[in-house]
Amino acid sequence: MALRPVTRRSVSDQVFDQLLDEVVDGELPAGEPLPSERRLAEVLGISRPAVREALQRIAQTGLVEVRQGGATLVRDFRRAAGLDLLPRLLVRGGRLDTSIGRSVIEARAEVGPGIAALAAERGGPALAASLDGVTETMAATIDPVEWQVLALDYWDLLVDGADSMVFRLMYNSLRAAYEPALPALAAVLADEVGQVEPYRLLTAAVRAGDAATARAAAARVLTPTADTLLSAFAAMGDDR
Amino acid sequence: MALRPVTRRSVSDQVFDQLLDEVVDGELPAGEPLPSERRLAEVLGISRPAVREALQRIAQTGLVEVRQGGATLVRDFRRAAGLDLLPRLLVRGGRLDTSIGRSVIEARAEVGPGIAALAAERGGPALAASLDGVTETMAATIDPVEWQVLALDYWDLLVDGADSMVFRLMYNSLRAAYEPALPALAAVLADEVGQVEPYRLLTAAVRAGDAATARAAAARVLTPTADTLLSAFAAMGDDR
DNA sequence: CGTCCCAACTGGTCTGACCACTTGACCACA
DNA sequence: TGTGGTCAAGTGGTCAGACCAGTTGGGACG
Repeated sequence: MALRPVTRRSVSDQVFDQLLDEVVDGELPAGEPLPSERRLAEVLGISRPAVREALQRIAQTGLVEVRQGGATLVRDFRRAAGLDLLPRLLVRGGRLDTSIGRSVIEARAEVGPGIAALAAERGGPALAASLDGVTETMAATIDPVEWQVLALDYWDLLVDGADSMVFRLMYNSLRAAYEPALPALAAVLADEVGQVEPYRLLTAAVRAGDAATARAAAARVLTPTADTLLSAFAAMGDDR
Repeated sequence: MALRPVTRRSVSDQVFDQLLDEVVDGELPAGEPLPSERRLAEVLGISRPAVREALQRIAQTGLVEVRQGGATLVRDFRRAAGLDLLPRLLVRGGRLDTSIGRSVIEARAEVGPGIAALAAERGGPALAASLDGVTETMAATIDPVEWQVLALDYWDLLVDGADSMVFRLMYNSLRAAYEPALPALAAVLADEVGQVEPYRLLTAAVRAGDAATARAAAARVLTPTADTLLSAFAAMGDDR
């Protein structure tokens, strides 16, 4: 029998999730005041410190604004939230939001080549050698999930090579959104497993320090996945 | 006389900032355990709930990992943190980190044209009309700071037009990093005030729905600023 | 030598109290 | 009429001390 690790979620975790969902779903409209901490504690049947911890975390993400003496106000997350919110938006209530998914793919297609270009300028042969290592492993992989993990590792190295903190943090945020859905996505992308040639071309461009070629090669690495996923999203959207 | 609003920072705010700085500065190396909550409370002379609120917020940003029963561990923020951390990294201890600043400029140059292209595809004449409004105001502006604010407003509209949640959140994060430094940057960029023509060309491309032209026009809007800032950063770096 | 168990940590939660601040209503005074 | 002062009620901020729940490591026991 397939046992899975039990997940014990703390009280404040659960409150955090509930509040976040309500804000994101618009059940708590922007500008609206939240119930007071005491009231929330009473309604939820928990203590005030637990409520406060959840609220502080919500405030940390920019979804609410708490002011001493006044009420805690809901903010418009579209304007106030940062990229860290992405994982929560991408999969909501166990379902993948295809319009968010589409924008992830678009952003990936836009940002990826730029990262590759910077990596080609700055990474040099040392980076290319590391990339070779991952590529070789990919060539020997037939499991779709493992393939996706290796692809992420490849990009991880590339991002390191780009030597840009902003792209590194962007990558972290995108990866955090991507990973929970990885098993599901891997199934859709099973046909790509074994297509190492685009990666090899990209690595070659990095080794040569040729930014323009790397940019084009990165686009060729990303395009098949993007096309597959976009059409899959479109099919899912039609279901409704 | 120029009065400014007094800033009262809560105890947990201060603890949050202290811990965050220590992690980012590497004084608390990744993998290292944090002192226990009780110990922190004792050392800092505050109560445990205050410490906990700060720790929960730190954990929310991915900088530490807290486990019941075990110690709270510091994580490598380069791998665990998301783009929301950027403002904290860009200006640290009141000083602007030029290497982070450089990567912000690079990312902007990379992402901006992509946003413009999407906006051209999806925004249409309605978006162009809004953009015109901002551009007209810019043409009548001579104050450098106000100019920068309007430039941000222009991009804000463009991001809306791109109709992409990922780019929206990226923009929010970048803007959050950008805005605190805006007055200082505005002084460096004073020469650009009044250069509305690139914006007009970009708006025209959006109105025409011409993605390729919009992409190029966006690059032309961004390049002068990027060059100016990068050389300013280089000069600052030389000071050391 | 391996196994088990327990004590001493850790974080998680609760209670109830008090402080600091904001808000709005009310009132006195110009 | 409006200006400022006062006050009570409600909000978030902080504290203390206690107990629950999970982890860890070492020592007793087989």
